[in-house]
Amino acid sequence: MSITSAATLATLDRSGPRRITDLAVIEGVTQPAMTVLVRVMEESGLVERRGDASDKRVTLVCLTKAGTSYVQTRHQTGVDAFARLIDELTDDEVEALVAALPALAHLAELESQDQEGSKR
Amino acid sequence: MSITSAATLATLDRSGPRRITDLAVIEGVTQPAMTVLVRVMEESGLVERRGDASDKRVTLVCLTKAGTSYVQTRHQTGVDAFARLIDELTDDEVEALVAALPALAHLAELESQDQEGSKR
DNA sequence: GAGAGATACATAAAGCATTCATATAAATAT
DNA sequence: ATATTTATATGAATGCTTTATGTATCTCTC
Repeated sequence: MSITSAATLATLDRSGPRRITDLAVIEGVTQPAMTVLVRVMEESGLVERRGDASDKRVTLVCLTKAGTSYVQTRHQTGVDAFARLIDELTDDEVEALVAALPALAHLAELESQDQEGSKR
Repeated sequence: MSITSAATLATLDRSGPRRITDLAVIEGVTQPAMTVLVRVMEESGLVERRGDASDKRVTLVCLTKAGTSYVQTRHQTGVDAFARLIDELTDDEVEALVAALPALAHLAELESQDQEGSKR
């Protein structure tokens, strides 16, 4: 399971079914790489490919139940690990972090837009 | 320049000359991968290999001037990019971030120890 | 001191993820 | 109707990494 595969599954979990070309742009890889990646994950049962009635060229990539379960399990694992780290902080430290969450979220948003910009 | 190469250069910048096996452990790759990586970077002029008088088996990997310059340029690029993001925050947001820096640093430290633990 | 076992690193082959090049089909523009 | 663009598939090449293995050196035990 490569980084790009995992990221692609997370993207699908977040945003729902996407075209292969969309996913390639979002994940910063070439279209053929995404085509192969999707095929491998389809064979693993994590995603399925569907056509698009409005455009016969398009393949829509959708998470399967197994795929969704996989993503959510991984996400929960990350959340749990983070919680364990947070548990080791002092109350003051936690408070400061909580107070900084809006700023951190804003930073993440700005960074995300930056990445989109630089890909265009 | 792979992620592992860049990370290895940063490690050398931070910690000084290291053995190939140390670097492999630190960067989470196998020893042969690190051997090859170091050779490639040596050929690029970014590192040099030195023996160790106390143990003839050992190769110590050291940054060259060009390597140091490369690492510091990349670091500054990252700092500049981050500063541009910070410039887009409100004063309140910046304040909250500054107040949270000790907590963030502590988190990073804990996470770093976690990673070391899981590699052993 | 000799030999066994462990350690450090080099080298080759294999595997995996990705890009580049190209082809086919469908959609859009002229 | 034709030219151009878009969406995706496929094959070949490339780069990074792991696995397997070999050589040299060091350390420990007898």
